[in-house]
Amino acid sequence: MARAATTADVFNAVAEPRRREILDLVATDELSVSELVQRLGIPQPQVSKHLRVLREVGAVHVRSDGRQRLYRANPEALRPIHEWISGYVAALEERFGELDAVLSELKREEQGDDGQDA
Amino acid sequence: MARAATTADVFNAVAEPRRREILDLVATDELSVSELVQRLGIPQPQVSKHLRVLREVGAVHVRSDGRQRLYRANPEALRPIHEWISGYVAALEERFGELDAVLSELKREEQGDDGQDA
DNA sequence: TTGACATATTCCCATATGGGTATATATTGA
DNA sequence: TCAATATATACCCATATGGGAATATGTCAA
Repeated sequence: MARAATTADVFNAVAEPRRREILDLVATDELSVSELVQRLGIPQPQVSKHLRVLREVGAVHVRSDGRQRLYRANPEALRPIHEWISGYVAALEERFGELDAVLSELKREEQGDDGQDA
Repeated sequence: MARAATTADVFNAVAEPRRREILDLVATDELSVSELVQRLGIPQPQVSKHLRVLREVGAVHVRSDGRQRLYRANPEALRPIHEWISGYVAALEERFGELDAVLSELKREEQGDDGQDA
């Protein structure tokens, strides 16, 4: 067997820097392919191919508008990455001890304690 | 050009599920290659090859102990992933609004307010 | 030195890649 | 209908892959 397909899962899909760049671009704005071509400065077929991969793993949604295709990011598809990396966040965040404490407190409050907001 | 090398960066290195599994195993315990072979149930050369990739991107550290090589994860190498995905965390966390507020407050306190610990 | 154990490396192969270029498939307007 | 625009797909190619099997390297013990 060779390497897993880029469409095998989100991890493989976003291993390609250009695809992360594309995702970041359509994270805030809904963009057409030609707008992406302009901003990325790479040939249109390449953009379309990257978008296809992102589509196949559900990382982007498409909408047709006339002859344009408008793309936007679907952050939900990134959840597996978020979940995996979150196991290492404690080691990466400087003040993780305090953060943990705060999150626990939030949870406690949510479960029925009273809460005085700021 | 073909796909970027697995050793090109952490994103490519951990795109392989087995390598994430290995990382998770050596995240808590320092393990030898043969221990990894046992737990993963795959041939030793494959484990060594995966470890090599992880080493080359700095995701694991090695230590020699006699004829054994003891591996442990180096979470610091995962920071680029953490940083990239953190741009999408707001959309992924359910209670992101409150979390944001709390983090802001933490920052405020850190900058000079008093703090009563629990 | 020799043998056993632990790990790394090498070789072979099928496979999917990303880039380049050309072309197919809409969709719009005249 | 026909030309122009927007996007997707098809082809070709060099390349690195992960798996399998064999072997090299290193370290200990006798």
